[in-house]
Amino acid sequence: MNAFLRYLNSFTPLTGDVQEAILRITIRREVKAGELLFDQGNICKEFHYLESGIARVFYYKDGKEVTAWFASQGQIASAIDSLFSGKPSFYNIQLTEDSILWSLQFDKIEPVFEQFPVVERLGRLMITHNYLLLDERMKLFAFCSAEERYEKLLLQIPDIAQRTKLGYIASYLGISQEHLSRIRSTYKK
Amino acid sequence: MNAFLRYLNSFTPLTGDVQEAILRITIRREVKAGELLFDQGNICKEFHYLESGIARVFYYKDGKEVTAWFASQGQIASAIDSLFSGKPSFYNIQLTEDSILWSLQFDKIEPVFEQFPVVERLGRLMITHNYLLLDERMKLFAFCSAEERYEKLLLQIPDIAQRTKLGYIASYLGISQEHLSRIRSTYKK
DNA sequence: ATACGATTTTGATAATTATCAAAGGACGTA
DNA sequence: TACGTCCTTTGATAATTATCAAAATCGTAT
Repeated sequence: MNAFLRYLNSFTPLTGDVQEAILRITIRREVKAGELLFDQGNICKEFHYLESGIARVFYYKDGKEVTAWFASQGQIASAIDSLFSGKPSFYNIQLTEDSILWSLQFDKIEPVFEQFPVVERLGRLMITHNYLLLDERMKLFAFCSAEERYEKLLLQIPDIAQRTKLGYIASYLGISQEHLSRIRSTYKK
Repeated sequence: MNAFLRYLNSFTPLTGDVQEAILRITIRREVKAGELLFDQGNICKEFHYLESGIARVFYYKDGKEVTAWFASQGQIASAIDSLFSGKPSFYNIQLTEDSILWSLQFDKIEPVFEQFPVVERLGRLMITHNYLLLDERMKLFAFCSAEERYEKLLLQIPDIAQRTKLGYIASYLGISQEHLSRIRSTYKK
């Protein structure tokens, strides 16, 4: 069983015919570092599961790129706001490493929902999972200083600092690159 | 049809038997201002729909109360993090006005999911809706200054300043009460 | 109307963090 | 090895916002 199906099955057990129906609307892709997976202003119609690699989801604020979040192995690298709402997104998504992803064509999922009610359940559980991730991030901003947020990020992706630029991380944390640099210098004992 | 059923039907049409099944696990309540609906540390097992009134969802940070969000008429006033995860919440919920709410016993919903697949769909769409609300709030923090966030809040609940304390609003915006006070004084032309 | 308690505003100062500029480092290529 | 480019760190200053204290305002009961 491939990584994508293992991911789906971790939410709720799927029978063979359901898995086949899902794979029929899913494409496995190998993508090079630097590739833009999605551009703001478009409607996101693909559900991208990251088998390996790192994606940076970002938007523009006052002409500058601001990282909204990093998706790493085993996570979703889509403009979820648009995917779920059907409205244009203002996120951009770039793969900052060579990555392998499974792209489910979300605009073809409705018949699958209708044929297999268990897929409704799967959808519900997956969105719930992502809701909780977003809530975590919200709490992180509410509760934690930039230092603490940086430490939490390191727990999630320990080698993030080696895998992407400092400026990307700083904007994710909501602080300037210089400030992050200073935090790191005091912080390494 | 009551407000709660209208709310549910706005996501996906429900037949009479589904509505009955849902109402069987739902209680309508009138609650006085000031009442604590939920205490942190517990597992939230009720899905509260606010027919009228305002709820303040808050947590403690360094001994001080911080507002996570305000739920007003037509919204959900539950510790969603716990409701969806089954883990203890660290939110508290207080009704800051006399309110009417519909409390669905979420721990009794599983049989309803099994009997009526459309309820899985309903759940999926409702969570999706709440995901988008949370994403909006995230973007609000990322994009907007305290001033702009205050203005957006006023768009959502125009009379919020009359209906709850300034300190509650300030902590929601992530700024000190004094700072909000100063913003308001420059801002009223 | 008056007084009380709660809430909000104002003032002064301190802490935090951004910004701008320049200096270091790392790394690939000639 | 030397050079160029990109990225990170350091330094100095400015802007933003918090904090603490006191004054003003509001709401309500007397």
